[in-house]
Amino acid sequence: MSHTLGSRQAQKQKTRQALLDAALELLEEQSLSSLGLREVTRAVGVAPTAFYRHFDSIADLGAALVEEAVGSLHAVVSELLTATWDSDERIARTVELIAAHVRAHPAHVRFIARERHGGVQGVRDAIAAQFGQFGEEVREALRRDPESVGWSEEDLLMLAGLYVDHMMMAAAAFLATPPADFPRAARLAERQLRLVSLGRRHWLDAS
Amino acid sequence: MSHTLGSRQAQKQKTRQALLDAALELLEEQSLSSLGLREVTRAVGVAPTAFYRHFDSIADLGAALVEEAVGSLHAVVSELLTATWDSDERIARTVELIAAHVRAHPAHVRFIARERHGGVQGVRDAIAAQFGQFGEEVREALRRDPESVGWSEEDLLMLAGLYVDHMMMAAAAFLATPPADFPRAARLAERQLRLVSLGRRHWLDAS
DNA sequence: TGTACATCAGTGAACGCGCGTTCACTGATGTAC
DNA sequence: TGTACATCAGTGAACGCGCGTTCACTGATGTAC
Repeated sequence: MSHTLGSRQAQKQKTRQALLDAALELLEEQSLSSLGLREVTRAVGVAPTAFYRHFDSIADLGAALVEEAVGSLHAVVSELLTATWDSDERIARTVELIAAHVRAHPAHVRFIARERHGGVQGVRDAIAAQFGQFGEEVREALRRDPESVGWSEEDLLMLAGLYVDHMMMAAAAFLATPPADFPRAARLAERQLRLVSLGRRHWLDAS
Repeated sequence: MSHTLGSRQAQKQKTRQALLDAALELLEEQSLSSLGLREVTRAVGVAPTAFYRHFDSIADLGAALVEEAVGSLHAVVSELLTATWDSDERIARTVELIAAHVRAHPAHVRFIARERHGGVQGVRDAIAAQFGQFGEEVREALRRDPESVGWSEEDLLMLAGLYVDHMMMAAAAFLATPPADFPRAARLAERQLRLVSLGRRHWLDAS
């Protein structure tokens, strides 16, 4: 018990995380633009003024939440990119991973889905930037795929965007689906993904 | 100036519409769950209490906004269904109509995009129900298309959902795009739609 | 057409309440010697 | 190791403010005769 980074800093981090967690939970039934500072501190059990030791404002906390929620989503994207595209088993695996992520972090998914088009400009922008990043990562992965020979950079990004958007839509669909109906929702998402992959396979024939 | 439906009722309608219009405008920079009753009445220039002559609550007003915004979107869907699918000119026309709708009614599009996953349960449900309706209408239209011979009802609905979701995504993309960049956004949406149509054309080969 | 009464959209005062933010503070943790 | 001082995460009182909702009201519009 000596050099573990200072117990003061550690405690501060803990409080900060508690604020983020409480906010995320409160956001399950409201939007960031209506979330109150006192509401968050009350849920954590600290004085309202303690909030200012960690964030400038609710919008600032929102930015931190974007980082956290997008981060957990990024892990999924990365895993998808190591072994995805095309074959039906791979598509099934993709949808499975998305469903698992929604089960594991529903609040993260809800936050992103809600605030992507939500009422706080800065948060919208931050999410859009991260999604743009996702798109470029997916393009990178697509580019390395043998099936992508002959594709222009622009078209690769177009397809990447389609995949990213579809991933988010599938995640949002799972979110609104009772767990018992996950198989049906998965079946639907798989078919849509399969149709997109078919379009991909015939893209160059049609150009 | 006699039988025009009573000037009292007409005036009431006018105030009601003014409340809806003001709310929609205020919602351009916030979410429904943070919209205040006094804020809306202040924008219209009536006493806060007048609000209750028209709506039970902000959520109730939200439900009315869903009807209005989805209604204007429905007009676009209907027009698309009279002459859509497949050929590149038709796809271009589709994207053009979406862009025109975003230009004409940005607040409607923003409201739907924002509240579709927003913080007010009842409003989310109402939008989901209307989108389900859109999906079925699109399936009806697809079913009548010669290219759909051999498609199962389930797959037709799957494809319809893909089209509806893509329409909404394209609309949201236009919303976040400065008018000067509309051509670029349109080009992207067209290509994505074309890729989906290609997948559609080869769907049965792959089953 | 004129009069007496009913309806009801919109008013304005009042209420209790929770909000975000300020400020000077406390007391445990960290640091210098 | 022990002592004296600095830092700073979290406190708690206080503030002014705008909120949603209630209530009894006003006066123009509508209706009955």
